[in-house]
Amino acid sequence: MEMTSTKTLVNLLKNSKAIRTESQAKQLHAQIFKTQDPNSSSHISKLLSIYTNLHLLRDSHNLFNTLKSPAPPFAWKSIIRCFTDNGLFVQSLTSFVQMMASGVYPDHNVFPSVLKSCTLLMDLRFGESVHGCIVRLGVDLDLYTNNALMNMYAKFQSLDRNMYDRFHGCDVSGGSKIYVHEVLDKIPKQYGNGELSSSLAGCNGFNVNANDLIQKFKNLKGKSVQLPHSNRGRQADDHSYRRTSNVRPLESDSVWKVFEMMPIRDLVSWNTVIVGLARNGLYEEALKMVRELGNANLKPDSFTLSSVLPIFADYVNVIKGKEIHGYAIRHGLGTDVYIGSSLIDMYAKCTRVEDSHRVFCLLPIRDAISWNSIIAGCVQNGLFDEGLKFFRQMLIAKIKPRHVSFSSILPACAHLTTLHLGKQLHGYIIRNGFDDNVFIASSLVDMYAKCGSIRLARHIFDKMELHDIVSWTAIIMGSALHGHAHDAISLFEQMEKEGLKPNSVAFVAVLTACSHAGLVDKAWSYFNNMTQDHGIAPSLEHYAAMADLLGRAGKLEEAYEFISSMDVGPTGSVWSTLLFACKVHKNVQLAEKVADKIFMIDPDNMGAYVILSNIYSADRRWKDAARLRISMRNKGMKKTPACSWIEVKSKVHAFVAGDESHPYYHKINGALKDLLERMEQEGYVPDTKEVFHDVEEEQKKHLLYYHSERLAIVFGIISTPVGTTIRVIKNLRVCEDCHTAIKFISKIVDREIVVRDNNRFHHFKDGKCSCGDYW
DNA sequence: GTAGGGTTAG
Repeated sequence: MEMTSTKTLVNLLKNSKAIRTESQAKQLHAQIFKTQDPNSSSHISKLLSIYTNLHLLRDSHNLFNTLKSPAPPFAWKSIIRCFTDNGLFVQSLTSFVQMMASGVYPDHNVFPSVLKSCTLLMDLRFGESVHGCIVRLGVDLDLYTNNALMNMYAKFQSLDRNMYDRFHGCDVSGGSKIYVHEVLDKIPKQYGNGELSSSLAGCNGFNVNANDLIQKFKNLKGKSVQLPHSNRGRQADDHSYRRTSNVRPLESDSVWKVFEMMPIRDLVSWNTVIVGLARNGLYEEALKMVRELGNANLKPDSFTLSSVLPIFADYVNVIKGKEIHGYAIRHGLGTDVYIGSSLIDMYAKCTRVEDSHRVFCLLPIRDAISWNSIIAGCVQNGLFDEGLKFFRQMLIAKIKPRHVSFSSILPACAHLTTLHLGKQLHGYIIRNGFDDNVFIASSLVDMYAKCGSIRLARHIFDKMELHDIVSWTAIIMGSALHGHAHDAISLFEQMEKEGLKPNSVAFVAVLTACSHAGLVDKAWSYFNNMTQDHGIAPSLEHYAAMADLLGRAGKLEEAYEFISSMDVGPTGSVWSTLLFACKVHKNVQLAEKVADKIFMIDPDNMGAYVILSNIYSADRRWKDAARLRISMRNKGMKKTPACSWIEVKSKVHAFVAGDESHPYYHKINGALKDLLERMEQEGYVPDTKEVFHDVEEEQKKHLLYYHSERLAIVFGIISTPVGTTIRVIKNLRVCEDCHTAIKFISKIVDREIVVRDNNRFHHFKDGKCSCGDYW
């Protein structure tokens, strides 16, 4: 900027929009300093508004501090807005109080910012005081102020979860954390305890309890306060939610009261009400408002549509969702980022991931949320590899993952049992300070448990400051999967003692625990407690867990009666658990009866054919077994081959029975033979009763020795350092002989061997298995 | 002054 005349300078100051960059603003600042009175309040105020418009927080703050007391009203309003815009809500409110204390009345320019700060700090008391102030000062006709008020009341309706997350790491702002202790240190001394309220005593029309505010700062001291997040998607029947839920009908009324009193309403007003309704599950009311928009001569915009789409995601109504999609396209909003991520999410929740994918590909701009929507969409639909692929692509596209990305992607690691990837993600989570987020911590607990490390899962669980129903359920289920039934039960009891009401999923977890330990009576008492005391209708999962438990415990007839009396029609898979129990307990007669039930409900249930045929074989009824296998072949069904895999040096090695294709096959074979010799010396006798082929005894043994899990384990032994834990995953259940063999192996090579079959974990150590041979 | 994405379940 060249040497500028006083007149030009003043004009520039007046027309602050002309200053577009930081360097222009700084040059102007310098010129004023050189040529004008550097202490002129009016110049500084105008310059301040230029700085705040450019979102220059530090410069604005410094400039504000150069103002002589009392600061002019205009300067106060600029700095308050600046604090709010930069996420410094406590500072914003502090300045607001200070402004009032210095005798400056707030007006319609400052209330929207102040209300926004109250909203994001979740301070209803303060917000209500501000509302009182608005009414008394007659600002209650202002459109912007009223919109901000409605927004505040709408957000306070879904207070519970937000309050929780406020202290437990939730960040939707992309990292704008406020460290309150930093703020507190900056509050001028004269506004210390007590003095503030007396200095406020003279303020007309404003009634805030300043001591409350000071106390609040003290309570928050040292804590990192983060922005609240949406409460959407919570299931109405989620009992834990109801327990802590603090939905305030009064706030809902307040939204309406404000809306009805408004002399003029614009699209923002309508959108605010619509979002408020949708966020609180009042879907029909929200949609009614959308339909009424037309009567007010308004048209839905991207805000409206992206708020309405989640409704159809929750309703799983893809037809309605598509109508909105069509509307968006017709009105030129088809590629809006916000609508885009809502569409991706809506299609995914309606199990139409291909459509999500299409929307994603057509988006010209993709932000962290669009990426996360497609990642979560894949994972929720069981496309774990796809989800991981998108996650990697996101990193390549230089989009920094956010906290939500991790709670979306970790379940994929959990389902794929890829411990090394899970650990890498955990490292990233710690480095970025996301590890105090409840969602992420719960996902980590689940991931570690499912990847075989119940110890790490428990460690993370114990380190969590506060547990919600999901984290409890994750650790209970994890303990159950690892056969630690008593841990699972005591955790469940501890959870109840802490006042958390178990929901339907938590009962699935505790029943699973009972099932793995054969605790029949305990399970019945939980089942009855659930239906009678908690009023939770048993779902298929509960029935399946009970049926499994009874069957395993040998109470076959009881299981049969139980399944037959189910409220929900039993599925093939529920009957299958009993069929498997019939195999274990060698009840051929009941097995046939159960198999008939399965074939009636689910004629293509391959598992049932296989089990029944094995039951026949074990009973030496080779012809019946053959008959079933032929009918399977005629139906075009193929038995799933048993497969085991192991991660070595971040690489997955998969084996099928008798597999000779692995590059180290000869080494594996040699080691296997050596091992077998030592096992036999220790007393291992192969048990061929589970070899369901009508072949010679020697050949049966040979078939056993090359079961996939043994190949994987031996490969693990020869390719990892002495003492390393071996973790093997198998797609089917471990056979009895392998179970015995692995016990011997664990003792001989002195290693912990963790095997996850399709049902649970087995930890083999010192010749014993954690399942106590009950599985 | 208004908007989109997340964790547990055979």
